[in-house]
Amino acid sequence: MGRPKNFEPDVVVAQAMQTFWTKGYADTSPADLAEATGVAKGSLYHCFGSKRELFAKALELYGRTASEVTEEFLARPGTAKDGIRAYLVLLMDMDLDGPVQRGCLAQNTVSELGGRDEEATRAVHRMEQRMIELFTARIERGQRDGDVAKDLDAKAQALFLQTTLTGLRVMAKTFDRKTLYGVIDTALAGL
Amino acid sequence: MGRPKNFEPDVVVAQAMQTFWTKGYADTSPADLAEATGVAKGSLYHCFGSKRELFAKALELYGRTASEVTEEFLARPGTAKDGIRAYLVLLMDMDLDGPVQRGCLAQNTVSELGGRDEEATRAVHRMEQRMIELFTARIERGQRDGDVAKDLDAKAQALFLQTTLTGLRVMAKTFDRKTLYGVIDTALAGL
DNA sequence: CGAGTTCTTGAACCCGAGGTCAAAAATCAG
DNA sequence: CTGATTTTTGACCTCGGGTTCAAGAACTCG
Repeated sequence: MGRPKNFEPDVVVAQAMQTFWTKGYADTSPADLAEATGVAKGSLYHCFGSKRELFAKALELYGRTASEVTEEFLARPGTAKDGIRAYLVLLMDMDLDGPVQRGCLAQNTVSELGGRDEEATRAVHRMEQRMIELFTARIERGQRDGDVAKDLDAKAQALFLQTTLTGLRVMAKTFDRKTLYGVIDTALAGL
Repeated sequence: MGRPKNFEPDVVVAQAMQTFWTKGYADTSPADLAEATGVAKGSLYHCFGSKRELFAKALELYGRTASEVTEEFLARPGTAKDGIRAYLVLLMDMDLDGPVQRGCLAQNTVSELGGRDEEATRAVHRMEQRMIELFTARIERGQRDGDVAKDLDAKAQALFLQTTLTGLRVMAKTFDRKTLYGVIDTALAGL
């Protein structure tokens, strides 16, 4: 009973995510969100409570999506090195091909709010941990498949890859494609 | 002639830099700057024109300082690998020992404003280029000193190190010291 | 000392950010 | 249809952000 919602909260969160991603948390106003979602400010507050809570949902969606894409991509056939290279190249291409250099929402968030927003910081940390798990699993699979040295410390390598990826996505805001591809090759030399 | 300034613009810029560094650009208000510098808002505007211009000076100071510290540190005796490791460890310690996780002002800036503020983006790019020059020079010195393989591509390695450093400083917001030290070791394995 | 100049400062200004609300609209049970 | 319930919406409110300004203070020159 009661009047039915005339929007899908999930798609509103997705649209909000895009806006936060592009403009950052502080620079996204309720008016921006209303325009981006096509839902009036009042309705957004009625449904989500506050800008901060909507952001939390957007960040969570981002993490879930990123995790799924990564998992799916790394599951493809081939060697670990080639798979991971292709994944890093894909991310660089996505970053560079967008109309505006927006990087990674998780990193942008920790840059903007890190140290001053417990919850956001922890959410980003969880995403990073998840990425590291996925990289670790992919490297271990490579070891079983025989395309990665058995004595390599998979966890350490995964941690290193996550660091490289983080660095790359920041560098993608100021460097060109060729340079970034070069960094990928250098970083993967040890695999 | 005229009434003399009763503050040193340079130290005000330095204090403003600290504030921007800790809170980010958008979250630093003129009131914050007045409090941090001990100079009334009106005087700040009289002297610097706008928040944005003061920020530009702060960012420039940051770049100059970072460049000097890096140059000085990498000039110390020892092998390239040890020198660079010590430098990365130093930065991690500085990031971790602060009362609040603030990372690198340049990266924070490009995360917050990248793609939407030409001047800031370019300023950060210049700093990154400068860091790469310094790393390159240090590696080439290592090659002359005989502690780095002569066939290593110094420029590519420097680019890679800058990426790693960037990643590390973001990771320093969510990971602990031991983990970060581990990443440093992995990253330097190829040197 | 006054005139001219430059700096200082709090008060005041405008606007937009973030959020609240009252009234209207849409649904369902009886 | 009535009432209970839930959602929608723009109008409205408050507050603080970024900036301007008018008045005064501190200096130099003649």
